[in-house]
This record gives sequence, C-alpha cells and structure tokens, in this order.
Amino acid sequence: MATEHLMTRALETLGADGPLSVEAIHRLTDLAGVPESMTIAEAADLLDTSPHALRYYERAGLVEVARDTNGHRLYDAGAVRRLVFLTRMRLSGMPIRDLQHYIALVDAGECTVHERLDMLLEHRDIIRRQIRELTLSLTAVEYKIATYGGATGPDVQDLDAGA
Amino acid sequence: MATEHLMTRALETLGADGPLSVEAIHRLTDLAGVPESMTIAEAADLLDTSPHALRYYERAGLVEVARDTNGHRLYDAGAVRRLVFLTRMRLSGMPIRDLQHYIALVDAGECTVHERLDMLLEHRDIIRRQIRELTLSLTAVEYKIATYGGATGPDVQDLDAGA
DNA sequence: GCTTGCGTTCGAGCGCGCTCGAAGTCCTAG
DNA sequence: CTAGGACTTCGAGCGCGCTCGAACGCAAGC
Repeated sequence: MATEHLMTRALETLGADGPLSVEAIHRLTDLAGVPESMTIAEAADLLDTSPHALRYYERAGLVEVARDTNGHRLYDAGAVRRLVFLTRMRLSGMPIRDLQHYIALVDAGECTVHERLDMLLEHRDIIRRQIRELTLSLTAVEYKIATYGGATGPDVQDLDAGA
Repeated sequence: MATEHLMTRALETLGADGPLSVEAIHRLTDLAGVPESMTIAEAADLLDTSPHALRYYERAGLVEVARDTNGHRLYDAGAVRRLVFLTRMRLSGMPIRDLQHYIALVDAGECTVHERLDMLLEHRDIIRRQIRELTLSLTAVEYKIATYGGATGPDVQDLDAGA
C-alpha cells in the first residue's frame, strides 16, 4: 500500500535526527502521484480497508465525501488525507469515539488546537505503552522459541506446561 | 539463570523507565515471593485482570485450577505461570482460539513441539509487524504534535483538516 | 433490451472477549 | 443469630468495529 511505503521511507529518513525528519515526513505524506479524486474502491484499496468500512466512517461523521452525478462517492485529496490519518489512528487503537471527538474539534476551528494537542499527546503515550508491552511479549515469545528451537534441554518440559 | 539474563537485557532495551515496565517484567519473569497458591482475587490482581476473566479462561479450557475444600479456586505456581504466558499472548493480540489450540498441543505432549514452535514463530512475526505499525503511528502522531506544539506556522491549517 | 458491474442506503448481524448479575454456598465477626 | 463478604455456577448481555445483505440505480457493452 502506498501510504505504508511513504511512511516507511519517512521512517528510514528519520534515523537519529530530529527536526529535519519532520519535514521529510511532510514531504512524503503528500499524496503525490495519486489521482485527483478516486472511487470508494480505489480509496479502500489505497487505505487497505473495505468500501464498507469507508462508508461506516462517513456515517460516523469522521469524513465528508463529495458525490458525482450518480451519487457515487468521490474521494478527493483532502478526504484521502484525512482517512490516512484516521486509519493510522485506528491502527494504533484509538477508538472511533475519540476520533469523532477529535474531528469535531477540527471542525470547530482553530480555538480547539490546545485540546487536540492534548489528545495527541495522550495518544502518543498510549502508543508508546503499547510498543513497550509488545516488546515484552516479543521477548517472551523469543525466549520460548529459543528453548524450543535450541537444543532440547531439560528446560523445555518445565516451560511447556506454563511459562 | 538464563531467564534473568534475558529479562535484564529486555529491561535495558526498554530503557528501564517507569513502574509499568518494571512491574510488567516482574510479571513476566518468575513468581518469587509469591505465595504457594493464591485465591482468584489475588491471581487476578497479579495478572492485572479480573476474576471474571480468569474464570472465563478456565471455562475456555486454557488452564485447570484446583479447588479448596469449599470449592474455591486455588491458583498454584503452575497455573499462574501458564496464565502469565496466556495473558502475555493475549496482550500481543493472539486470539483465544489460537491459545486453545496451543494449549491443546501442550496437553497432547512432546510430539507437538514442532507445531507449537511454528505457532510461536508466526506469532513472533505478528508482534514484530504490530510494533512496526505502531512505530509508524507514533511517528505520525509526533509529527502532528510537532506542527501543533511548535511555532504555529502556516502548515497547521493545511494539516488540520486531514493529514 | 438485457446483463454485468459498480455503486447507493439502510438496518440488521456478527465475532470477539470479556462482563455482569442472579442465586446459591460457605466462613467469620459482631 | 445475623450480617457481610468472598467465593461458586450459569447463562445472558454488552461494547466495539465493522460486515453483510437486501433492494435499488445507473451506465456501458453485447
């Protein structure tokens, strides 16, 4: 998927450097090379989700999508950009409800920037905690793999049953 | 002991920050200093879950738990160790169904080690992918925080609506 | 004209993982 | 003797995030 590719390159660019990387991401998240507007199927494809889910997001008030003369949805760059953000937040576990709140703040204008920032800071912490938890799980699984995959020692039985 | 070494390295990898990591690793490692057997409330507390959830796991066939003379559950070291593993797998997104399968393999004996190993390898990859996805989300959120929290430049408006 | 295919709306259904509550048992403290 | 509290079993309920299907519209191709 295109977005992932873009972000992956952004990540690679990141490395250890600070503020420069921000600009790099900015550049890379511009959906260059993507059509002016797309059908729901194309958008779903790009976002690695389903047309059903996109309609669901719209029903939930997360994004407004224009229509063509047949009443078919037309996803323009703005809608797609918002959906890229939304799906990224969903992937990191932000509930629909919170996204609705966030979007409501966006729609409410500049004076809500503070609250939005608070939400982002809180979600950043949540993501970091998730990563820590997953790293622990990864360690546990790798440990178990080591006991299974290595020489079949006496440990295996001990750990089989439980740990 | 190998376990301590691995966990120590895990701690270092994680930056040894916060009570959360420490506590989690404590849960991950061994149950030294933990009573010989515990009530469901104590076990739930230790595992950071609810008695209801522990009964649910038992009903699902994931663990067998002894009873005292009153029919109350007694979680011994083996049960707790298994539950530590199970909750760790749950935290990293392994479905109950897969855990049931894994436990069935464990109960089936040594000849299933290979299949268990396969499951663990697959789950390891799943965890790694999750971590990658979360890292991308983290980057995206930090980028947005930077545009909001830094000097309020012209970018803010552009990105507000969508990206 | 008719089929195929992609879209629409709407409401219902589903899978998952708990979560809860009712009704009962047992021990302990007052 | 009684009240409280922690536990038991059981089945039902819930919150979330889609997911599906029915009934329909429109436009192109044979």
